[in-house]
Amino acid sequence: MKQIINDLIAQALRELEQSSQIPSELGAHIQVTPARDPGQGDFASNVALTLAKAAGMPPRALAELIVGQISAIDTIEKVEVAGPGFINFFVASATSHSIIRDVLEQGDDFGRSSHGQGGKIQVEYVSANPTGPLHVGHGRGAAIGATLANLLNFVGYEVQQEYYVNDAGRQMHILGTSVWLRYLELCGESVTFPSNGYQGDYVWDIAATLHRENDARFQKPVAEVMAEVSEDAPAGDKEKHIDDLIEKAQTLLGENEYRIVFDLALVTLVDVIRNDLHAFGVDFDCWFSERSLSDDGLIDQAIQRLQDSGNVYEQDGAQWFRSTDFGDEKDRVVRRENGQTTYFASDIAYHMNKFDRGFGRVINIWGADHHGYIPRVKASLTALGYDADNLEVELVQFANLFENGNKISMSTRSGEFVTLRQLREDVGLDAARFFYVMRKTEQHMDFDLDLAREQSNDNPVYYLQYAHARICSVRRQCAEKGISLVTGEANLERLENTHEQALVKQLSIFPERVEAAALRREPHLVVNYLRELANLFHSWYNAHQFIVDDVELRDARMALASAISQVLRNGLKLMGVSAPETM
RNA sequence: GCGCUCGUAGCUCAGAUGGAUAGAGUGUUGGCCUCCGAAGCCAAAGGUCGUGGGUUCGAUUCCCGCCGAGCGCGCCA
Repeated sequence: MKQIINDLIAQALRELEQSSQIPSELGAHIQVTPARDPGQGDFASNVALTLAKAAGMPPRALAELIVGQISAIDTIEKVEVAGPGFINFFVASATSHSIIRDVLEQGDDFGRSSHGQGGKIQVEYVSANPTGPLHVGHGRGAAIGATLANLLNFVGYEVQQEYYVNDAGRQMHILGTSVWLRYLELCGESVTFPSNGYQGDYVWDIAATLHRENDARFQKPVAEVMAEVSEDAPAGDKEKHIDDLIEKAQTLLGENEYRIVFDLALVTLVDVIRNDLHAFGVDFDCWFSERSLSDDGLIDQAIQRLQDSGNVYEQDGAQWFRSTDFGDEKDRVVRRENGQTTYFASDIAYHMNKFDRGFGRVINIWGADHHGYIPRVKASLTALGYDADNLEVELVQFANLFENGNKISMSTRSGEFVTLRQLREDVGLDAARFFYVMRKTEQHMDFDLDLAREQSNDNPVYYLQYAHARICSVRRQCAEKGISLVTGEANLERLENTHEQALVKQLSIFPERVEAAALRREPHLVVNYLRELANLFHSWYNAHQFIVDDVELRDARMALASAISQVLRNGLKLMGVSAPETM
């Protein structure tokens, strides 16, 4: 419809130009938007305002001229000039009502489009270090990533969802060593746990498994473990202390034995995370191991490629990538003085590999604290000869967590956090998923645990679900009363009150709103849309009866109601929220 | 200090590419169930869109300064 109106205006402008009533070559960018108010018709265009200056005449006069030139078609009932020079289009009701039949016929596929034309797109999200269970801080990225993936799939992309497992690096060694130390305690050794170790109860659990399955196999006397280890905080340096302990674990246990402890911790936690996410309605297609990058030689390969293109130099014994040549604020080390590659080097290899796997577009969903990291990753892609614009990074702001009016801080290290699992068990899957996606991703957000816990009408997700349940309920009523509905052939012309017209219009814009949400990477647009739809429905419901004696009217209204419930279902499904038939 | 993301109703937030009278929810105050589910509806009140300039027919939106908030500026990951 939008396109038809667009064409009508373009045609009118062409004719005006040909008859020299307006200057030619105005290069009009025609804009047609859904009208905001029923009094302003269904669609509006501001062409007259944008062209007024170039055409050298008042906006209203130009608008009148355009309207006079627009050819009459039967899908448009009326065209008029309003305000400072807007052109408002009124769509014939028969045309707009046909959307109801479209919804009912297309069912779960209503709103789908082929916009993406099957292009391969990857969404990488969550990717939290497997050093502990996911906490509520990770939930927002999980919910947004999953919804975005659903949306992209819905508009015709082939989407792959990926979790980057940081299974190499210092944090994981700290975890492995933490587990080992707890294990030593279970063996009867008396260990002073490092202040910088992972203190959560799950570390005990993993240590217990290790002990149960291996008895004293990994046991070493504490005196030996602590020998020559530098002092812990507060008197000493806690970072140095933990690093010494890691080294001790590796030398005392030997490469192979240490690896067994390390891998048990890793595998257990990745499993925990996978299960938590699954219960949260989030399932990844690929769990990509950071360690596999070095195992497969991809890191060396990436550095070599940068070297070959002359973008690497040596200084202070380290190898630096000259990222400043590609817009970064300073050059970055890729290989340390001690010969080890940096995390950044892994990330270069990882992103190189993403594009080598054939994704035309790659979306990373990162916490906002990583924003400073973007320029260097893009710089590396450019240096390697990829188009860095095909990497999109969506930054998700942190959710501030409040409980009893106080902000709670979370730390995986100290073991003080509310897990994602706890949140879901507290507030339910639907409310949790909905809450996270409700707000624009780059918006800072306050997450009030008490409010989210309240299973009351305060929680906006129920508003949508209630609308759906109500419609299901009316259908049940019909069935109980032995009323058979013929919604498919209903005479939709009977839908004439303002509530019904507004609802029809709202239904018709679902496809474009979903597409906008997907293309703009803004899942919250779906929430806003559904809220508007539910609001219109509830108002209609309160103002009119559906089950009336007039069969024709009843069928028409039930057809509309069914279409509404279908769209609610489709929208909620995109967000991973259920559409219950009863509540 | 430099950079990124922000600042809209008492509170939590929408307002893409500049457009008509800046909108929801929540909270407050009043109404609405002999009738399909009141987890709902209707109405009222509530705003110098942080602030000061600029760009133009028109700025919450674009540009600059200032104030305020969060985050980032490692041979950590």
